[in-house]
Amino acid sequence: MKFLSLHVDSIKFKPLKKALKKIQNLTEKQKKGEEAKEALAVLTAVEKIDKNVEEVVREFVKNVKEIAKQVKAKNIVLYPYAHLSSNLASPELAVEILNKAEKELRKSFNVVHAPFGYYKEFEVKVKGHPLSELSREIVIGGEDKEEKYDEKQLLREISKTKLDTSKLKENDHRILGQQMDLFSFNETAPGMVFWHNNGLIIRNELIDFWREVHKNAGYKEIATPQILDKRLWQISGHWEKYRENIFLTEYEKRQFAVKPMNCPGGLLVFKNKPKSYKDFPLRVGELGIVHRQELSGVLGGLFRVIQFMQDDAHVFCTEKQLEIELLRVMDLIELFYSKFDFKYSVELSTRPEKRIGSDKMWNKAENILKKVLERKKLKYKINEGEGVFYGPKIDYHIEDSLGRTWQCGTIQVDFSMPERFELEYTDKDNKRKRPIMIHRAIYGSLERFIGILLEHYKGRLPTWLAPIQVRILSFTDRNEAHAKKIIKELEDEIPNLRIDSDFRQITVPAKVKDAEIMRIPWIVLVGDKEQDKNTIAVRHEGKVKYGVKKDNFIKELKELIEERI
RNA sequence: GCCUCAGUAGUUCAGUUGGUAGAACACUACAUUGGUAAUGUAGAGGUCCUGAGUUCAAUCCUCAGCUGAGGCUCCA
Repeated sequence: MKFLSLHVDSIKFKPLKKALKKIQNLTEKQKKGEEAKEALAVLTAVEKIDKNVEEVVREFVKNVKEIAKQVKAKNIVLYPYAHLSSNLASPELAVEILNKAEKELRKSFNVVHAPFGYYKEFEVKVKGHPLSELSREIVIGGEDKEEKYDEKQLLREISKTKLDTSKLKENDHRILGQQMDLFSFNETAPGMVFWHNNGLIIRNELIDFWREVHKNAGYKEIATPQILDKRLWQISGHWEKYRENIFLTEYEKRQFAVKPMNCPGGLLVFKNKPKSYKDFPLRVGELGIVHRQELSGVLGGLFRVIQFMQDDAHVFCTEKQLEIELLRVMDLIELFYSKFDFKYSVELSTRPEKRIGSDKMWNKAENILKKVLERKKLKYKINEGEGVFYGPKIDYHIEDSLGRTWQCGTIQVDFSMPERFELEYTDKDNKRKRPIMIHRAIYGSLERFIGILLEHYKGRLPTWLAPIQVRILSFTDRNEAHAKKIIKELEDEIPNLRIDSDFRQITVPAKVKDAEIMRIPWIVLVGDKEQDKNTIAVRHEGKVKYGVKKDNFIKELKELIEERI
């Protein structure tokens, strides 16, 4: 529940029109409107989370009494004011809470209760003293009395997510994800991915590749906690500018935020030890899982989720090093995107309304980003006002199967976080100086990137990324033993090869069909002819080659798997 | 969150002008030993998303909610 209390000389209101259908009609007296003088006007908004009616009423009454006592008010005006919240409770709940609070407050005050569910005009004259205007929020945690489900009912409600495929293309990643058994979603965790074994293999391969490239590019890697004390987010400015996206939790009466970004954790690692100019540029990566509360209507497959893994990294450097470091990050992004033949567009997002830091800082940061874009000779679009609250950014956008573009890579210049966290290093002249920070991500989110990847390749991933790289089919039961021998040989020759088999007693075309739906890049058939000649039949990208020598196949496969590096 | 649409078997879908449901594929069993996107027969599978209301009766009608899809807005 949120409320705003105003200590007023007078308040006057009049209901004009019903705002809600199912609301009681007014009495003649109420229709005329009312006026109160020397009162504490309490503008209220009951929210969805206020399900624990008694607790909410008790807290609210306690707060109002406390304020009234401080300002010595004897009259109270309860004034429903929905605009305080974007997450309102049902009218029934709101009316219940307000009526109960009114009853309670009547014991010690004169109470005027403005009608609920009407558009009202009102006039106030507020006293100017320090306590005359206060806003408060009441959050009741703990058990939810209404949510007393028996287990059977709960089980009934948990259905898995049914996809409406009417508008989707054949190569939509959500359809591919089902066919290739990569991931799923469930109502119990909207916007959060259940990774199946096959999907996790892709994610892990991308992570391995990322680690290798970053190690070579001079990056360190860290991991920071999932939940951190609310006060940290107040320092970083997230509490002020990003609060509606943050999940909250608590531990022994302390409020914690589930991290929506990795940077504050990274800053704490930086501060853990004194830094010298010799440590710079300091490049620190973190494959961090973040949670963000997003408007439910924007969620969609892997492209927009609530929980995701960012391939985050922060580069701490001096002002002199900034330009070259930005260029190096851009090189790295190009390396990754060309690896997957991605076409991308680049956009520059400038200062938003909700921001921290001075205009001087923003000018500096925006100018340097423009400069590197021009040095790289990249064509770019400018998005005015779309930067992050702590700095401007360069975004890399990639297209999906429906022609929509999604932001993946991002580079952000930040002068403000180092300031807020008082980051320092000792320079050559033995003076303490403030570093500059670059935030950057290349995949952006592993989830989104995998979605794009699947659509880009229509499920036919390069061999090194494919969850199942080779499937061996037997022609008849006669060939099963020989096929098993071949599997063993391949596994011995190629370590970590992802190979499986299909020895079912069904026709070859049926087995081929199943393997093709799984988008397995290499389908190998072993029949009587192959067994006699000690060869194999290989199907790749829909084309079949008969009489292939095993050694040649192994050689080709090895090369494709090594493509990763 | 807002607007529009959707939710029936593991999957893709049909169906009931209100009388608790069907196919194909997948699964299991049996037969079959096959040459590169679907071998045959049989069996098993469902609180028709959840809750409330209307009704003698609701999967179907009404209302509320949950989830998904497209768009808006917001973002990686």
